[in-house]
Amino acid sequence: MTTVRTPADWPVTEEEARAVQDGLRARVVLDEPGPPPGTGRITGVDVAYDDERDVVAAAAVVLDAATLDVVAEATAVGRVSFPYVPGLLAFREIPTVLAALDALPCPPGLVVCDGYGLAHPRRFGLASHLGVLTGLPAIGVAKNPFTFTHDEPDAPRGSTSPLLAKGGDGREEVGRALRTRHAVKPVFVSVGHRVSLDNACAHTLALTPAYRLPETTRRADALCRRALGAI
DNA sequence: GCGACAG
DNA sequence: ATCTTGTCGC
Repeated sequence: MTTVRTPADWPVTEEEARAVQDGLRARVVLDEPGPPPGTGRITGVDVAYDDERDVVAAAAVVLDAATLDVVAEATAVGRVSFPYVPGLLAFREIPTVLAALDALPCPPGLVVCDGYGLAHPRRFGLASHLGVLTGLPAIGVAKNPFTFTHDEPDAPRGSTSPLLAKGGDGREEVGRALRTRHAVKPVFVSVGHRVSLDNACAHTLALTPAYRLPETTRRADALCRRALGAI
């Protein structure tokens, strides 16, 4: 398990953080379909916190996309680099997540984040940010609708309904509410970087053969908690 | 101005 | 995210 320091040039204020997002947003690539679902490797990343001790632990778990078997995993720990502010989650998680990805013995392939990508106040959520910094295809699968609205998808697994930005003049689809288990609360999928929304949803379905959340995030969640507890 | 708000 | 017991159901 590697230890990381927060970058010296990391934003300190919310204003600085928002400026970073505005500066990087243009680098997001949205015209690539991304790797075909069920092929190659998919890596889940997640983070656990201990604000008391100012410690954060991140995990990256690589799965074989076809079998969902664990191929590799790595963890990293560091200091909390930013407070939790809705819309600025990436600044809290990215330094440690990058370290965990760097510690992997093999290429990550597609990265699945616990949060949003394009579905973000400034269209640059965690999955897009991580994708731009690494160059890797990335998607976001969140457990809550954040500030977006959506109709309830039909009960069958695989049903979807558009995730829409509020207020906005036109119905801008920033992601999709996707039912991964029959009649169970949907997950919220959005594009991060170099992956189409259709493909992001297909990947998410391929990663949820048994539970609501993708195997990638379930595995990464369990690992970063274990890493945090081991400190 | 007030409330809502990924993790 | 995190604090936390039992409990209902496949």
